[in-house]
Amino acid sequence: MSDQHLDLIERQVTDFIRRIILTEKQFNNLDRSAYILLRQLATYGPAGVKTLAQDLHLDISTVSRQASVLVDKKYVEKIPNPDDRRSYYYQITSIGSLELEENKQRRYDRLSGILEDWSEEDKERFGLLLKKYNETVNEKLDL
Amino acid sequence: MSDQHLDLIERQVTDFIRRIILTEKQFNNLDRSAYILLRQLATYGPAGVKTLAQDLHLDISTVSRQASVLVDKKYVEKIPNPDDRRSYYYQITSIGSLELEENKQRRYDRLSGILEDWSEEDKERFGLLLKKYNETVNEKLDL
DNA sequence: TTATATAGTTGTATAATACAACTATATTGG
DNA sequence: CCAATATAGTTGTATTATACAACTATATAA
Repeated sequence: MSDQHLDLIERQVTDFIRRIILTEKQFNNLDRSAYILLRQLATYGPAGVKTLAQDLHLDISTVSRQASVLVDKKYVEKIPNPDDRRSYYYQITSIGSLELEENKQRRYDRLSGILEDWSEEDKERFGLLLKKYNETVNEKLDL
Repeated sequence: MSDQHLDLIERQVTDFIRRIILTEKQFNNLDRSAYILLRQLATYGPAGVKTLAQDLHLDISTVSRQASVLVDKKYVEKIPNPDDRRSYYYQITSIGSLELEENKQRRYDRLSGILEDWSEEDKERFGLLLKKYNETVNEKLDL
């Protein structure tokens, strides 16, 4: 069982996460949670808090608060659902899209600087393995 | 510039981190910060809060609090430095080592379950690329 | 048409963090 | 050699991201 590769991954993952979370505050305008929520709305279109909470693996109350922050900043619009007056959907605004793109670009630039000496092959592999990991986790959990 | 691989990595990294942070609470006894601090002491030996803070990229006050939690739980011992009465060093106890090992094993087991269908080659690559990323970041920041 | 289920919000609590103010001890320069 | 400064650590306060529980308003079902 004592798998050498697991040991390496386990160790590197904690360092990886720690470092990214601590440094990204200095480089990005939008904080992590806002960025992820905005990206979700931009990628998959308008949705209500329940759906968003499910998709983002968060509590509804958490998303509710995060969404109202974005509303206050005019990054998203809160639109009542005409078919169900209990619910709403949040739609990204043009200001929100702009802000998202700026942040995305800043993240790319930073990543690009870090990976500048990597071969294209290693960059591709890294992205694919992260994707594979995420997909594997999703499969295992959605039983 | 618009590098397809960067795009993939950027996207996958946020998902990766989000998912790990949210799920690990359910599986581990020690929380993330305690685990990392304990692992640091186990790996590199006794140290004071200043050194620990530098090595872990945290504020001294943060480490000070985290260390006192570990002291309360008897996982580490706070030993005065005989050569400098301002300072201390924290040393992991046998209870602490045991707790660390149990947690490490639980993390391995979980990771092992997730990666059970991966080839040895992919596991190795993934660990090595994470390591390479971490090393690259360290080089770039320690100018 | 009442009982129950659902979408969302808000109150409260917790964890991890940083910064600033502070205490106690060491080191250094006139 | 002692006054000024630097250093190790702690504690007060604030922020951010999160969850759970209680609640409101609306919809659906028995």
